Amino acid sequence: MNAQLRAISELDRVIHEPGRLMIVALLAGVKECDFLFLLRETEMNKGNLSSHLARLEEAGYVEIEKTYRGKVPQTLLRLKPAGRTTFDNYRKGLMAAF
Amino acid sequence: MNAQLRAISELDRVIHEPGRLMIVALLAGVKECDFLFLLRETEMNKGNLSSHLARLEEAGYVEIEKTYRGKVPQTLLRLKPAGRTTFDNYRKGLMAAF
DNA sequence: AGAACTGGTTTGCATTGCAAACTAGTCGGC
DNA sequence: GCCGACTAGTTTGCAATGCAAACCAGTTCT
Repeated sequence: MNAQLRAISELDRVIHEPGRLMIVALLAGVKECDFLFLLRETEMNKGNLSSHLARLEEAGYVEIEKTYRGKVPQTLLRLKPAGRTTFDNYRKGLMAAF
Repeated sequence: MNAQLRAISELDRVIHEPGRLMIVALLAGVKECDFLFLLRETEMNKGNLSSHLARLEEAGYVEIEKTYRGKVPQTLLRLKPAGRTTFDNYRKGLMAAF
């Protein structure tokens, strides 16, 4: 197997999914944001966004904090260190492949 | 939605799958090769490779020619024009995103 | 003849991604 | 105070996917 294929085959599958890639790319540039912001930016529906976030949390890539803005619930999202390094490696992998 | 996210969300899903991405990347640089070559290079198993190729054929991206090398069957694969342009666009999309 | 090998395809299953339906709580009108 | 609408998400149900084990047709070995 050559280096290009190796790089492709080693891409992290959790981050590779476009829905989650959008989320992580956004979080990588912002340090913290809420559910509704992601919802608007990614143009996904709520169920979809919710489950992708759950997957990213379970992978240890994002931190989900449930809080309140006044009386309305607000879910805050942050990229964890593991998520950042995995994302960086993902990008390096892409650059190595293309 | 910003340009980065737009680029990610528009990536072709057929090509995005790493197994198929490996196949298409290989075919893009070789003009023609056979099943066994792909099998060795990608390190997939036969069933997996077979079904990814079927998917790429059905998408109109690769051409599958079944022939013989002497008495043993041989399956030849080629990237079709549609596959090449989709792959080119995929790469442009990646570059736009990262 | 038949066991083993080659070159694949098909089958079966567990995992996904997706959106519709649901839930918990808030606000506004009456 | 109660009822309907709204907000902020989660859960459910299902169709599509990826994967490898099992299968199959044909060939070669002995």
